[in-house]
Amino acid sequence: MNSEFATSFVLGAAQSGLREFNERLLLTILRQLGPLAGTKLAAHAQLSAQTVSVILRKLESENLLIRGAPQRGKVGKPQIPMALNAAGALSIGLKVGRRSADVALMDFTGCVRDRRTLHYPFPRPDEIFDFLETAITQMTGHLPAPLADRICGIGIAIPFELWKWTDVLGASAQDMLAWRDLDPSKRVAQFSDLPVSVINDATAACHAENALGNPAGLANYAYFFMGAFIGGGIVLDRAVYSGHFKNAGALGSLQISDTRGAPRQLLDSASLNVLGDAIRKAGGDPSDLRRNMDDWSAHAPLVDAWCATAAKDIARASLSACAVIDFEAIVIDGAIPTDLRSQLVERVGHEIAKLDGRGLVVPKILPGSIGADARVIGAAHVPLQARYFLHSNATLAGSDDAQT
Amino acid sequence: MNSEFATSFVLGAAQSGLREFNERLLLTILRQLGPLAGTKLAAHAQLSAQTVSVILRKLESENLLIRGAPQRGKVGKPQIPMALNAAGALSIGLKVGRRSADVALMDFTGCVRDRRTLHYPFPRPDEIFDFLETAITQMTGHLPAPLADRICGIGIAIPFELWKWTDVLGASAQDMLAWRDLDPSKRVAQFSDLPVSVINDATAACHAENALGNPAGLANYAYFFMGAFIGGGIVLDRAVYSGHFKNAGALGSLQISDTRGAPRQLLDSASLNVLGDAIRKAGGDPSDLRRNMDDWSAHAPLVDAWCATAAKDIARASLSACAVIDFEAIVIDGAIPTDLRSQLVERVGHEIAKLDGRGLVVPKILPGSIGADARVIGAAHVPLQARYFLHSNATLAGSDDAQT
DNA sequence: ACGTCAATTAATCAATTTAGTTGATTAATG
DNA sequence: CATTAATCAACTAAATTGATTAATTGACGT
Repeated sequence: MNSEFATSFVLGAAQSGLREFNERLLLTILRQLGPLAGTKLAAHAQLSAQTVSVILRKLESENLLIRGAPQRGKVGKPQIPMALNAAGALSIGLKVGRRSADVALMDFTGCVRDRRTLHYPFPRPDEIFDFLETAITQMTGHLPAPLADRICGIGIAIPFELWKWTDVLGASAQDMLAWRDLDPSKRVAQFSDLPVSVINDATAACHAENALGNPAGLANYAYFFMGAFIGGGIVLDRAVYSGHFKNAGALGSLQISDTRGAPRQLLDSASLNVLGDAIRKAGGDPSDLRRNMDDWSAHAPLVDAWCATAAKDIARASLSACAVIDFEAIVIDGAIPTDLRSQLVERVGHEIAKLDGRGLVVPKILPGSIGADARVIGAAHVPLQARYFLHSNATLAGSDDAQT
Repeated sequence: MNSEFATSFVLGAAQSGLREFNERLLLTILRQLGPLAGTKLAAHAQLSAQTVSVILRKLESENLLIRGAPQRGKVGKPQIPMALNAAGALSIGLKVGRRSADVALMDFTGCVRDRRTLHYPFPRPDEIFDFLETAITQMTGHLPAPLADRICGIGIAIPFELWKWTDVLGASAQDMLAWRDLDPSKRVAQFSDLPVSVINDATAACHAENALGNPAGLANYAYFFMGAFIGGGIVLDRAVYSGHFKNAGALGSLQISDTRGAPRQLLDSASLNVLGDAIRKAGGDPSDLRRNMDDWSAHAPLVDAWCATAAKDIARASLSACAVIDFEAIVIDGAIPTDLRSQLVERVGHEIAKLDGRGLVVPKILPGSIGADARVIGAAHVPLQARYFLHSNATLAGSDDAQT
């Protein structure tokens, strides 16, 4: 009973927690708004200038922040903007896909410093974790010593229940069951002491969008990522919401209907996998899609037809999502060419306008800003987020937003 | 820019806010777990016994808590359980329905002390607010003076965009437009200085379930309330989530399909309104449903047929909801007889098991525990919640649940 | 059977620590 | 010299820890 509260209410708003909370708050504001002087930070955080000054000196001494050039030009003492120090911390991300795996090394500002890719016909745990091990060794080997000690964790993005999709992958059920019995954290512990975060692949992409993209500054949105299967993530109050079972934002499983009214899941009609099948059926090679991420015009008519039905179904799914949570916007990204992404966004916008929006606030439809690599990038960012930034932006008491 | 953060990040985790937060925390734990001694509270809240003691004495001096009888029987000094003091605070709730309005006076423990009902063919603002005014005067008139000063607000539960449903109500569009141009807070200010909270009616019912019901102790669930139109609410991390536009949980607008595959909203098939139409078409009187809330067996075959299709559609809608947020459970309540509610719950459970749950954690289906009056009760509870209890249960830094 | 005392647990007192705020001071600029 | 930023110094809010007091039960001795 006690521990039930320890994970739900959790709070003992103790004092040490207060300082850490405020440190994370300042780092989070800096990540979102860019370099900012103490005075401005104090205003945003609603803290006194003195408190901010003390925290800033501490974070600077920990090498998490660096001071920028004094801003001359205005009357008065020049501001000294403080910025996240790229070398303040590093992290590793691994994306496990159905045809390839990616590893990335990320710095504290969210830039990818180094990366490796492994291709395969279907994913096998040993091959992938050996690849991860050697990639980490190579990527961190030639780092200066102080940097190498600042790696704060490994984020792993992997499809939910990967072993259930044997038919699609053309792998044997036997091979895939290895994934079900695998605990990635334990497997990584065989060669690294770094803390491991395992996360759904589309949710990882959503993390990337939310922490490093989101140019519109949205606070609440649903995020679709178009991969071999379409998936998603949820952002509530500026934080990615992972859910009670860590399976929130399973948008590919939203119920839609086929033309005969039979129930169907979104991923059965709006996944890249479906486009691949169409190309194969027409005698083409679906692996073209992976090889050439810039231009799919070789398969133009099929891509176009797929885009039309996908847009229609994503629009219906989006409206359903907005009935559950009144999202400001729907953000769509994926492992697809940017012009196709634009086209998909536009078409979803048209389709959603045709639907019955009674009782709903119809959301804006916007493109993602990260692109095809969002999943690795998000995976790499998760350990940084967990260690240095705010998890949730729920308001504390004492604020003026009494729940009316 | 500043104010953007002031409502989203809000935090300046300042010190005075810290104390208020911990006070609300203890009150919230007491509401959920019942009377508890200081030591136990300290363990649940993860605060020191001394801190809890100080806060408890303060809340006691404010008459929000009363000490129970010392618990003898165990070795050691007997515990003194502290309980919410029913007379610590009062609040008023108003539910505006399509055929009737209810007003309730609630005490600090959530008990309804007094109530009034007004019936009408269709709702008119002046009639309803006059009714509210006289009801408040009557109900508070014979209260002892100290109690009368402890009323902390008025909660108003009202359907979303009521004025758009003229056809269903048989009211003129003219009459209903009065609702669009009305600001309930300003209207109430004409006769009362109490703070006013306006909230969607089904969301109000969800508040009641979450604060005063929820015997299973669920932390995350979607809530359906079966009224003239079916509506809903969302509970995340033990708090009702109202959403960016205060329209989260608009579950009646979830997309389903009719038998021909054409898109439809859940409220078009699973509302009481639909059952009423069927009864009228068969020559019966739909107002029987409102008059006799215990037994609808007079219309048995129609009720049964309606329940079957409603169950099927609610099941589909529930699964869609779980694709957005991985709810532990779906809770169903409504202005219907309890045996029909049980039957509906059971049928939804059967239907959802037949559906395609790939990629989802299929939720439990459970009945609500408040019943037909959940909307007024929730409306009355909202001001108490806003003033004395925790709004959100997001964890603070310093806890051990780092987001992995 | 009954009184006494030790063990136990709860609540509070007193002292300390953490971390915030306010107001004064210093620094750098147009 | 007015202005603005950053920091120093003093103060305050609110938590923590360790000691103390209070109210029991249960064991032991007479």
